[in-house]
Amino acid sequence: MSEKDDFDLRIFLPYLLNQAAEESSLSFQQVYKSRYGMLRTEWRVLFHLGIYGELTAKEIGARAKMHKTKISRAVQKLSERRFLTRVRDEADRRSEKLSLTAQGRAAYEDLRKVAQTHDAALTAGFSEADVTRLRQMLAALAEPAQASKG
Amino acid sequence: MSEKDDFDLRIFLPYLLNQAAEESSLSFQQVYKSRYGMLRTEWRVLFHLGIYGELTAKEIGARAKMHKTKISRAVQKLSERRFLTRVRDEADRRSEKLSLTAQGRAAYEDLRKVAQTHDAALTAGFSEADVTRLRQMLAALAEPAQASKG
DNA sequence: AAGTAATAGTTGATTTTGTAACTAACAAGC
DNA sequence: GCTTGTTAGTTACAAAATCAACTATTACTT
Repeated sequence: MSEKDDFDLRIFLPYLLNQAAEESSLSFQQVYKSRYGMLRTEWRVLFHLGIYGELTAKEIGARAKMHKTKISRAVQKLSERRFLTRVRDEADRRSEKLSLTAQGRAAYEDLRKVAQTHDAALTAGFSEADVTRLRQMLAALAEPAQASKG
Repeated sequence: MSEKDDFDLRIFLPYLLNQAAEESSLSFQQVYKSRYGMLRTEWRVLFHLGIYGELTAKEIGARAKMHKTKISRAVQKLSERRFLTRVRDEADRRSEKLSLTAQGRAAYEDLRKVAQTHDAALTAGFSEADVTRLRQMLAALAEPAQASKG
């Protein structure tokens, strides 16, 4: 019953990825949580607007692969806290053009720096080539029907 | 306001890891959910017992880095569904020794095969060397104070 | 051995997420 | 131009995760 199996959980990619994702997110999470009271969905929306400028909720959803209800709630909170503004899109009055306020941009710039520093710390132990390859592989794995992208 | 930044979200490791983890977990999730009505926490406990044999909740928590309340509830459900048995540990009567029933083992064996197949599909597009290195790096990133493990 | 602290695990309250139904606006077919 | 179907986003309800308090037992201290 308890003899060793030929399968090791620590080698199963989805499991490994989850463990690595959780652990690597911890320190950054503490910053955006304590400093701005944000949730994961919220900093993601903030970053998308910070990086790409004005976007609709739908566009953010497509880029971030986040469900629309998550985005809706994140936008609501960020709006309440004056991190972004919502302007009805006159070309399609169902949607709103979202963009950061000065305050939102300041928060983004701050968190971006933290993210960059954190990313550097995370990859510090690996060679540059390894890190590049790692990011490529992760990007491929993040794609929906990734069958043979290497 | 919308000109390109020098920071690309798709390069930020915690973000990338989360995206890859979510996407790569999807197909496996559908199996353990539809086939056994399990949650992520539940298959993890099942796998730990399947691989390592008899364990206490605490031991599972240490290995899987799962919070004790999650484990407590997962164990409860798996027990109700007759996938595992709980026997008070007479050496330390606060804890219980958990082990799989025949039914639990059958479910584990089944899911293990699915996991292996899925893992093979996920890595099919990469070279063997790349996959080995990927797992090493992920394991390092999953470690708490990973500063220079490469 | 009595008292205090620590530990394994459970339970309940709160927060967050996920699912499904809904509203408002647009698009297409006839 | 009216009906039917789609789409953007919100809301309500259910499921799940998180956090704090709790019970039972063990370990330490004197």
